[in-house]
Amino acid sequence: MIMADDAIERLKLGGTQIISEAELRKKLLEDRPLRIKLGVDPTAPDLHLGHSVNLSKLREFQDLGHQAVLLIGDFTAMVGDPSGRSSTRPILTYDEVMANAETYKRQAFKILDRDRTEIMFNGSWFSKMTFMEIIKLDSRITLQQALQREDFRERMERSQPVFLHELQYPIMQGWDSVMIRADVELGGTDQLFNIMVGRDLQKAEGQAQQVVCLQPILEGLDGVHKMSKSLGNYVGLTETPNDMFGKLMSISDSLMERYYEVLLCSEKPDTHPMEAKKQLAFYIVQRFHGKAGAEMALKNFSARFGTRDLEAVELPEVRVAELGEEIVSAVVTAYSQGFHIAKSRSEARRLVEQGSVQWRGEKVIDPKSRIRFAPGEILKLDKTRAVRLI
RNA sequence: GGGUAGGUACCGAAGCGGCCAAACGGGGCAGACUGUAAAUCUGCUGGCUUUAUGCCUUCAGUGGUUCGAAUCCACUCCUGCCCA
Repeated sequence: MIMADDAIERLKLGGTQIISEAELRKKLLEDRPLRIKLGVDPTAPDLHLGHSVNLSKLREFQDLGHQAVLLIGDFTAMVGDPSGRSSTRPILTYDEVMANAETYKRQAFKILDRDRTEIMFNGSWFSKMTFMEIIKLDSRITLQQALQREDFRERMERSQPVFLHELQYPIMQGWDSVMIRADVELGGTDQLFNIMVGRDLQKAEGQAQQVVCLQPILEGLDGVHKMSKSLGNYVGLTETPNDMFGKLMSISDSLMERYYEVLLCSEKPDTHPMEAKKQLAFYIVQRFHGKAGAEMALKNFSARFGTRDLEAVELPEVRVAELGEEIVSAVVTAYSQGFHIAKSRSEARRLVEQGSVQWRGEKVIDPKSRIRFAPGEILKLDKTRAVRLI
């Protein structure tokens, strides 16, 4: 009993909401590995810190001896889900979905315990369903229930389309829980409705109902929208220590407190905000790159922005021969080779004109400048980016 | 099926024959100031170049009218709302 209570206290850290604790306690006392479901969308294969919130919670369950079930929504991805604004998501082929699922797994296992993880694909049941079975399933949910979902309601009010098959998604997700025989389903707070549908369907099938376990939705680097790849406000799990560290240092102070709570499950220390932020960045980088990686990133950061000693900083390298002499094309090349950022010549020209580009510590303002670049020197592209010439 | 309002750049939204690569707002980017924070200020924000009242591609799609179309006409596709 005490063990179960301890477990629940631990699982509640980081702003996690459990519905209901009493039910979870009961399940924990059954003294068997529970089946903990996490649904995964294989459309975007790059995982970021936002995904890590759920994954870390799943890992905690694993550490308590439970079984993780990663449910890959391959079927859904192949149907294409246009929900959420006008952005029509791409419809993926089977091969693409499988490739994405592989990448997903590789990244997820940076957090999860492989030995306690089971992977399932919902295509394995949905692709075999008959129309009759689908209709029967649909008959369990009313339109009114489906429309309780906030984003549907909002779109109705704003006179935006809500497609019928979108109403189907919660039902499908719920059916996944039935097929998995989930004891607990993890998800973001926006998943409440979908997970509740799972409970309804499990009940209708005579199964024990899953406990709902909701994590906060992590805001992206902008501090406003949720972290997502398409908004570009994310920190990817496979990013280099330096990139991770740098991105985390750029967040606002108020967002930092949020990250402490959600990502580290702790309180912001009572130090200078910048010190606190360095600690935050350090812990997070350490989680994915180990202590050595975090220390290296911290050192780099301090050299770069503390003492402003670019010479001591690890920078992407670009060959002098590739740059040419013309400043604008050099900037384009440096961005694409050093940072994989495609800039048009017009854009590069603007950056030059606006004083963003520096050579040997001097601003190069004239886009017509020709420079004889030399190895060992540093070309500064903007406040945070520079390349070393070789 | 009928009626009606619409579809403009990343988003919202003006423009309704030439002065439109397209007002304005948001967002984004860059610079100054800083702690790669916030706030503030400034500039930029389709592409290319010989930087020019220059060229190219863009205002759902396809054709047409015109010296000239985001703007007019025809058809097509897509969406909202009202009615059935």
